[in-house]
Amino acid sequence: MSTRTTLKDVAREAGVHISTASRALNPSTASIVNPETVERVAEAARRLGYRPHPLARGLRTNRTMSVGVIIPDVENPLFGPIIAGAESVLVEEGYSVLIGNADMGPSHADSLVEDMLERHVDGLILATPGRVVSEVARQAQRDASMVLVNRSVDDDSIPAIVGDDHAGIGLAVRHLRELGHERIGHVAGPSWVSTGKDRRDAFLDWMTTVGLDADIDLVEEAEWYQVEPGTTAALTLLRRHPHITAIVAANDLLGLGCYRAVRSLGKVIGVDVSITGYNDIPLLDLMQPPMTAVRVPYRQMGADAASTLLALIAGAVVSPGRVLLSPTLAIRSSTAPPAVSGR
Amino acid sequence: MSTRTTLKDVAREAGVHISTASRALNPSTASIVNPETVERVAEAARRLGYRPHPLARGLRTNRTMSVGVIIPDVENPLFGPIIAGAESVLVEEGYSVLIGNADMGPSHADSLVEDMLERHVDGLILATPGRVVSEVARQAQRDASMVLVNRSVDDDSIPAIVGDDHAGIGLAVRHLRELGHERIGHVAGPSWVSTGKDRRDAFLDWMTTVGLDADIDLVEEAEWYQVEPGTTAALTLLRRHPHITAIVAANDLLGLGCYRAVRSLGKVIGVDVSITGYNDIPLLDLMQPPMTAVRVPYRQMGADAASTLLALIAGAVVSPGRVLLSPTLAIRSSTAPPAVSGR
DNA sequence: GTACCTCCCGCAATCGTTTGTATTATCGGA
DNA sequence: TCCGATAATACAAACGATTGCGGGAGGTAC
Repeated sequence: MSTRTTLKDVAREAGVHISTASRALNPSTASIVNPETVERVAEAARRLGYRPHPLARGLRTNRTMSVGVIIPDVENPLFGPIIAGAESVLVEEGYSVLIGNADMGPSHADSLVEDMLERHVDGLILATPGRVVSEVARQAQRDASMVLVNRSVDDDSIPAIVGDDHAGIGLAVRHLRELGHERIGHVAGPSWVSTGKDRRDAFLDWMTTVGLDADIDLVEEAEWYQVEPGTTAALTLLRRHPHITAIVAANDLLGLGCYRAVRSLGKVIGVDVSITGYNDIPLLDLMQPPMTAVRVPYRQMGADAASTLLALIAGAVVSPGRVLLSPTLAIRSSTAPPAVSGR
Repeated sequence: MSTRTTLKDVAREAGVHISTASRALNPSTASIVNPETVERVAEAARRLGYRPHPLARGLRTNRTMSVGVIIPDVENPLFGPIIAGAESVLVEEGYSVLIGNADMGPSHADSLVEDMLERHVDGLILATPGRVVSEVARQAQRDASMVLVNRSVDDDSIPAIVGDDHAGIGLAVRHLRELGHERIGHVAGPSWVSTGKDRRDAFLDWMTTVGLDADIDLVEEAEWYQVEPGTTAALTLLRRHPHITAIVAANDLLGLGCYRAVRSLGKVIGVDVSITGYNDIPLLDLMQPPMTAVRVPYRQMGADAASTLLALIAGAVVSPGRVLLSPTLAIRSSTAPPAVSGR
């Protein structure tokens, strides 16, 4: 009783050979066995509560029904929804999710990839940052399917599910433009991260589109996607261009950094300077003032990544390149028409 | 080249039988094989880049070198650190971490437990809420080691690593008392969750300890650990006791709910009403005003849970019951001496 | 009546390890 | 010289599934 019921038990119970039982239980081979035998085996399996042993199966079939998800930092609220989204579609198909967080730097990410390959995951979802993937990751494509999420590689050689940064920045810039802003700055993310580069390019692009001059001087790059670097960047930006009335931040935390910078200059947010964030992490609506932010459908991003991964695993030919998910804009009170100049 | 190097290859390379190779590579059996043979095998293994196949090994040994972590909600910022802490010690020992999030309710948690058992995880870390564990979870103890984190069961029958809620609430109550508050209320979490009950009991206990009357009327239970229920609870509490000058919230989100309630009554936080949170989630210091909160060492909680789990797996007899981790208090500006009455 | 085909099913090998047992070689002691 | 103990290694059976192959039963066509 303490030992699990095995295929042999089912076979004995149904009065057939173990191989017949195997075929009967496997949907793709059930057709070559007598329908009523199938029924008898299925019934026996049900009665005995049979569960195939995943290790034994994996050993034979080289498929483990598990996929690895590698993220840069579990503690970043961004990745919760991504994981949840991916997991929801993967468990649906019977896959298990191995999570690895590479919070100790890119080399750690590589060793995680190797660990996972060693465990024979069927697929890999990479959410680690960077605009290029390491050699080991590239090699990994040989042994397992792979898709990127929330990042892409410069040459688009690996399928990637990303938010439409161009559209997202567009939402922010147009929103500010419609409010009447004309001097808009951008606190950018690190340029070695794909989102950092893309959003910055998009910002300059949209500035000209809405009829403002796309001065590279209006962009200041933060060292990292955190509050503190955001403050620093915003301060140098505001010192260089004191007449700026709005800032598009490449990230919510950078936006919060801008909050601090603006306050430290004695100005008031949403009046003297409007600020937009990006991602719309939780609690943003509880800030003072609540922050207007571009909302990215991260959960769906995870789900889509999982779906295309499953397609890849199933052998479908998925064209590499990016799938863009449309963002929306959550308008709150950190943005408002510019204060009347000269007042 | 495309096929991985197997033990057979190593054996051939070293000129020994496969079983000898196996023993040579396994530290616990290496003693029964000639030392220089061990060296030769090890050398061959190194040269060929041999990695044992985890599935094959698991099939034979019934150990998968993987543990499952089940959390109620990946998107809750609480669990990031717990996972990170657990993972950091587990990967160190060569274990992989399977994550399951039970965001679809307790029955889903059960099915996750079953999934993981089916995959033969060596251990299980449960962070799901509730003061009792389901029958399936209890059964699971037979097949795998198990420890609870951030929760406990009423009868303490399963080892649990939890924050010291009594001490934590004590920090908050004493802090407020020292500031001069005498009418302190408590917005409690759901009583069916262990932290909800524990913190509420602790609150009443500490009130008498610091010489205030522990009126059950000063406690209002929120339906769930979220902002909205917090607002509702705080409002009914403040309506019942308008003279309250401080609120101890059982959770940061409930605390933020209190923020809203207090504001909607036209009072100002940190002046008319002081508020303390619990957990100290990120961004709390960026709120207006920054919230004073009890900080729980979640990362260490995860790490400790993993350590005791490893001990259990190794066959150590771990006394069930709770291990308490000491919280600290992050004092910010949501707490201050009560406004002078009558002013 | 034989040949042939189809349909089911059983046999056995296989995936890569671990591990109980058998075998061989070596050596000390009587 | 021979025996028993000991050490080192080889053999083979597992673990629990999947799967190519072969074979028996039954039917049809000639």
